[in-house]
Amino acid sequence: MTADGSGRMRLTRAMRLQKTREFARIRNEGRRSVRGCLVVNWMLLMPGSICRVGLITTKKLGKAIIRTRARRLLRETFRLHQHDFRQPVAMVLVARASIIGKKLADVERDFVTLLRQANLLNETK
RNA sequence: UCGGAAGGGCGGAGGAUCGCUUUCAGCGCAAGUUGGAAGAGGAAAGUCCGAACUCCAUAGGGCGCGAUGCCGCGUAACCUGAAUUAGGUUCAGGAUACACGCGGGCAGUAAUGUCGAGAGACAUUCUGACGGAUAGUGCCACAGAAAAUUAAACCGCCCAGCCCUUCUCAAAGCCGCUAGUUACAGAACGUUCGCACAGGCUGCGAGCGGUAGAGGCCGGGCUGAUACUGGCAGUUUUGGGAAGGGCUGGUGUAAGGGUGAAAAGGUGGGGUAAGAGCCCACCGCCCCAAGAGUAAUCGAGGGGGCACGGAAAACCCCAUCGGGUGCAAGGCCAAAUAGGAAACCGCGGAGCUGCCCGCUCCACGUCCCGUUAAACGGACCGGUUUCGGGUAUUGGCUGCUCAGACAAAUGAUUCUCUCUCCCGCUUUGGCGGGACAGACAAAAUUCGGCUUACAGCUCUUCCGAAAUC
RNA sequence: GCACCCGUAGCUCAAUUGGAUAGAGCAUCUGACUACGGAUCAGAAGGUUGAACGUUCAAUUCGUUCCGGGUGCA
Repeated sequence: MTADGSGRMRLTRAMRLQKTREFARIRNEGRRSVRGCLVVNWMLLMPGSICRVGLITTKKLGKAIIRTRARRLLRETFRLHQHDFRQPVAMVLVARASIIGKKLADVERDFVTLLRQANLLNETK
């Protein structure tokens, strides 16, 4: 199934973090790096498990439409790069105020740079 | 054609690829997967109103609290029925709203216009949280005589009395002071006596004494003036008048006091000692009222000389409405923590019968410990009430929806077409290039309203400017 | 989602039931004192009372609507 799903760009509910405990565990015990318009907290998982992601857009960003827009951009970024990881990972993406008004390509560039700094990227691909 | 104001509507369309949420169907033991269908707004926002719905409380009423406040009409979710459907949708009818919308009435006086001498009236636009200030309490700073109810203390005006000052008129006198006494026609001076009343530096008369240095100024006349005569000035007294001031009083007054946001009907005239609705005309106001209108209300006509300042968005009064609570409401299931303390209860009821015994049924907690049984006590258990503890890890389903979540879906990339804007070329038409379809903004139980935000397009009405006919 | 509270000088707070120049402390500035600085003393400046509209003769105060900030719920 993993071979079948590796080519798909799915992002189902099972791939999302939903519990406050999971968020707190990753943010407290995981590693953290910052660049541009986003913050990444991540933890490596056992090989063979599913990559999981959680998104945080605080009220400091602005009103509801701004936060929804930021959340969608982060989610799309993760979805497009979910198969580029060296090994499965659980991460929490936090949007910063500079994400307002940016396009997907800008967010994607920051995200890839972050992953390369963290040495999570599968460069062979 | 352009610009402005008010009101209303719209808020891109179609496709491809990769994805998301819900649901239906198929496959699969299941996780899942394949296909179909549906998937943000006019404000979804603010949470400013009201309603549905929910649970709790509730005989009824009162107090308190909150809200609303001219009149009429209309409107949602909801309920019922029909059509068509898998749920649901559409249509028709009905109900509620003291949310709100529309129309009308009245008021305000801001603007404009018309009429009028003026006060003011009328029309249009605009504005109005539009019951009561005559239920009561309190407030109206400063200024001002007075800021609120039989207005009148003060100034002022008027009248009367008394006093004072000034001016003026009339009459009657007088003409610097002191000393002195020769002379003057009629004098001035002193003194004595008598008479008069205004009682005095008084006037008149008579007597005596006695003088030329003084006789208001100017003019006239005479030989000659102190003396006669004319004028002027001063002064005294008396009387009259005028003005001013002071005091006292008024069954006089409220016109005036220029201060204030606001001053006790207004304008004009008459009237009066001065004044005043005191009287008159007009305007305004109050009361009654034929009649008109569903009603608010308007009102022909009549009466009243006029009382009733503002503010209730101060407290408040009146009328009406509202029990509280809010989907984190509420219901169900499961788990975690705790499984504590105190008090009370754990025995009767029904049928058969007139009653008792007895029998049957429901029920009498366990029957563990002490005691022979009942019964009692203890332990555990159950129930109720009160108290205490836990809730920085509770979760799921439901409520909940042909959008329907609970770390929260409705997205990303791209193509075509129009819309708008900018730049360049062009006489116009048009062509080419660029600007992210470009504003405000994302459902969270439902519905109706209000308010706020908003690029651009468009419709209606009105106003202004320009051009043409 | 629902319910509720607060905005005054740079900061922390006042301002009686509406009445006029919105006050105090700290901070700032100027001067004095000192060789210099601190402390002290004297003086000055600094406010669209969150915004708009309304009620009133008059609004920090009363009413409505927005803006900003904050609190609670099981």
